[in-house]
Amino acid sequence: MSVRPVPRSAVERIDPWRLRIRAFDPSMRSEGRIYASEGLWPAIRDDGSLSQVVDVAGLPGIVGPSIAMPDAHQGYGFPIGGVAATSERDGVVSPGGVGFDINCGVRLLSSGLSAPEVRARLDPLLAAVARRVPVGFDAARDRSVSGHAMDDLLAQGAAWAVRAGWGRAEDLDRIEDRGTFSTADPAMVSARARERGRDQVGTLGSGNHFVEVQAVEAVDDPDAARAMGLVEGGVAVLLHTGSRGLGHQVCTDQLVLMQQAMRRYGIRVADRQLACAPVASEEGRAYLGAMGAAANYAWANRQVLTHLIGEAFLEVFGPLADLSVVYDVAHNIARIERHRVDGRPVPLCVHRKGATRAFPAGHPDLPIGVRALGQPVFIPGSMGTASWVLLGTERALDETWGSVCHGAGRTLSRTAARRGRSAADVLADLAARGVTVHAGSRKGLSEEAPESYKDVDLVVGTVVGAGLALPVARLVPMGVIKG
DNA sequence: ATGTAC
Repeated sequence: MSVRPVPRSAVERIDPWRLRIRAFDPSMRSEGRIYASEGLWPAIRDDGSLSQVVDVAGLPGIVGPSIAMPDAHQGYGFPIGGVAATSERDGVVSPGGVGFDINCGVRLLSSGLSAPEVRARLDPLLAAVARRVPVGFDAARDRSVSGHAMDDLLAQGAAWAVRAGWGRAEDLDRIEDRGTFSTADPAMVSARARERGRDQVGTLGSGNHFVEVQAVEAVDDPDAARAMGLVEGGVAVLLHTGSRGLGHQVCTDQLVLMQQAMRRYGIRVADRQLACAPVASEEGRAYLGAMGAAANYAWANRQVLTHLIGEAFLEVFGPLADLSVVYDVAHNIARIERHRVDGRPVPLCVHRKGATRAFPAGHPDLPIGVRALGQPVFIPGSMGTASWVLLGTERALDETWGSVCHGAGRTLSRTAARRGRSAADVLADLAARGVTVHAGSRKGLSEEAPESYKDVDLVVGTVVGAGLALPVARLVPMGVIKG
């Protein structure tokens, strides 16, 4: 783990939203850049993520700065809330730049219902969702996927789910990469990973994963909101989950292979958690193939969950409910993308770890359902607090390879959070704020207490202030299902 | 994040 001290003199504030870490050490191949307002800076300055930004700046073939978003906190090798691009030709790819929960991401659904209508039947609705969606350690044995079906799922992602009867074909027009990571290679996914994934398709998991029923509290951009099916006083559903045990096992498997590759290629990095291999090497391609297959698992998972949530709404509200996919973003992923470097388009391996792609309107990589609008970005707050809908900008494309933050960001570790608050206490607080919680475990409630996170409004204020995203709407929770 | 530890 990184313990490198970062001298105060190496850090300078550029403007109210940006700081720069100059290359103060010969190991740094580029600068660091941190997006943080005055108020958010101390949490990053005093956290292990600061030295991780410096470590990542030393990765072979890094192009542009090592970036930390305002929700940054310490992760495995890379900070969570980190963005780094490497040259496809002579740079490396690092599993630590994606994280263990490959294609952890969020999907927003519009409902066509109003907040008073939903509030009147919130308990039966949450019960109907909870009956269909396994949480925590619960599996989905009735949906067991193995053998050739698993190969298809790993190759096709959300498209597999639609073909299997989960949701609508038009949903695919509103998912990053249309829900299919095109260079996925199921052959790179181990038997153990497949076994772990077999009974977890259409399950939520635990930790910060959730299904949240939200009211649209305020709209900043009515036209963009309307194009997303969001109106003030309306109801949306935010779904946050990833690739479950399968993605975790893929990351574990690939880290072992990367450690061997490092020795073979003679690559040296500041921290063994930054294990990596050349993007263009056999090992680099194997990682991206396995990671892509796990990404597809996550997209299939969110697609199946969408269908299950839709069934619950239908049971409670009948044909009044019209659940539609607004968009689905991956916030833990690495991908080869073409970006302008010194005026020329160059293929880069963009690592986004706890960071959301935020491409502007008209970008050719956006699926047709949102291309004219620009990429919707969803920033969940902590449990019981607000979430934001944003749009990507040209400035983000220029400065951060088209990326912004992914959430509020932890300020307390899970263990510290557990010491801080009892589950009953957290539950009572949320009830007092008018938020109903169905929780799978007491431990999860303590870990996810809002005090363990930064203020999401300040985090969003920084990326909006910096011009990386445009605000569209602020959503507040009514009911939440936690793992 | 994770059959929360090979």
